[in-house]
Amino acid sequence: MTATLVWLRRDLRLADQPALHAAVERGAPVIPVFVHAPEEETPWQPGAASNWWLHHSLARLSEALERRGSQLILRRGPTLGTLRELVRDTGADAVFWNRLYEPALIPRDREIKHHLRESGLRVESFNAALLHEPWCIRSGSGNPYRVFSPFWKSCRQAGIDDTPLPEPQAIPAPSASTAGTQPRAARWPASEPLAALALLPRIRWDAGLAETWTPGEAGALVRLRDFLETSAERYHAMRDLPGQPGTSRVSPHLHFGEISPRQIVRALRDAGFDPDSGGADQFLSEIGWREFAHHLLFHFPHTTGAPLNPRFEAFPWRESDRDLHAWQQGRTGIPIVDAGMRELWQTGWMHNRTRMIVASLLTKNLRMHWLHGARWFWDTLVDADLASNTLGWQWTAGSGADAAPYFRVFNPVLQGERFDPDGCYVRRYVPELGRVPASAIHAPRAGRGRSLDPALMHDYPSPIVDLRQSREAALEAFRRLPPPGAGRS
DNA sequence: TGTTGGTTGAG
DNA sequence: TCAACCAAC
Repeated sequence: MTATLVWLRRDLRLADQPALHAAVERGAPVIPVFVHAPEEETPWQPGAASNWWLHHSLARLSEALERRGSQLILRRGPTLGTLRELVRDTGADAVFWNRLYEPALIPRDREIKHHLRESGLRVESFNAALLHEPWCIRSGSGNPYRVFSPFWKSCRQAGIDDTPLPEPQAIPAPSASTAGTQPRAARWPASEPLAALALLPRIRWDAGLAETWTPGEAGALVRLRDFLETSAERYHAMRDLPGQPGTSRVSPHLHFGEISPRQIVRALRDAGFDPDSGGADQFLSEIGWREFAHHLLFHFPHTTGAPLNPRFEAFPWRESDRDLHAWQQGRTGIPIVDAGMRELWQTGWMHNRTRMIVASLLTKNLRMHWLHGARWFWDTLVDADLASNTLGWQWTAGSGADAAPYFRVFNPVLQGERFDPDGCYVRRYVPELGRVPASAIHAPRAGRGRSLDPALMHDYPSPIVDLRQSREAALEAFRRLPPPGAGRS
């Protein structure tokens, strides 16, 4: 036994880290490595906001490892060749990692496992990201679930592990001189500087991200603790109000594995919340949606680009560069939509309520393909996650199989009035409307009540789409879908 | 985790 | 006139 490579991917933490934990337990020197190979995730290479986060998360992890006498080795791919090189350079005889579940990565990782084992290495993979891995949950008929509620019920009946692994007390390093039993053959390999991965944007648009987020394991724990102390109690009531800080905002930390769902469940219990009732139950079920997204992506991997519901294969989507651009820039003339799109652009994140509203406008009122939206979110969200993004967009487009009927069309004016009643969210991100009173802010040109002074919004565009007419057009297109079962191949 | 448009009944 | 409710999309 000479050394263990721990191949890090989206598990950038030290606590509750199964691969790292197993490597440390093994006793041999541990060599943590990150191999940057985005082209291996084609066609869903991480976007610009993801890369920004990754840069900072790697920096924090590297510091944390150094404080424990270890190092983070950075390399550029291709992954298999790089891992082999690292094995050769270090004298490692084992490679451990935590599993990912995406269509492009499952075959890649399987192949890597196969080749490394063929060359005589001990190779093990672990679950670090999910409460239940996708193949562990099956319906009574043996098929994967397609509806959330029974899926989540089944997960809860299967039991939820809330015992995180401890952070290793010490991480044995190749150069360590104290342990007497290990051969001294293992050595540190060379590392690329973080800057060589070129993850930061060349044009510095990332100031808003830096103001909003603290990537890294420590930032994740602060975020979770803050949520538990200030918002968890009233989560059920507050979670739908995009102007209020009522949600946890742990999604990017979860995506990069800076914190695990198991740690979150445990923290809820330790903070005195009964995970079976009240606000904690609602919050836990959002963790459940994340699990469900992974379940669906694993069992239906084609859904990253094609509808889960085959009736939608011939749906008459519109194409309009002008409309897409207006939507992306937050210039649709519909305040709650523009506020959401600008929140996304400025902070790399959007409240879930607004995500549904902007997605409904794009896919229903503008009747544009959900992939246009999915790709924009993919590039701009710091929490961009293939499983969650795919589920979310298919859900709003109506082509997913979950219980939301395709003919549901959000009315963004009503949604704004209901979930941003005082207009503070709109005013925060759409300063042109800063002086419009709450009673008119979600439909400033509708002329309801006394008419507004046009000077109050002269910089703000008129709506690019008539909500009533476009709703009717969308419903008409849905009516023309082939009947259930007709489109199956 | 929807919206609309209809009915009904209280005031 | 409006809230409450329901069915249909």
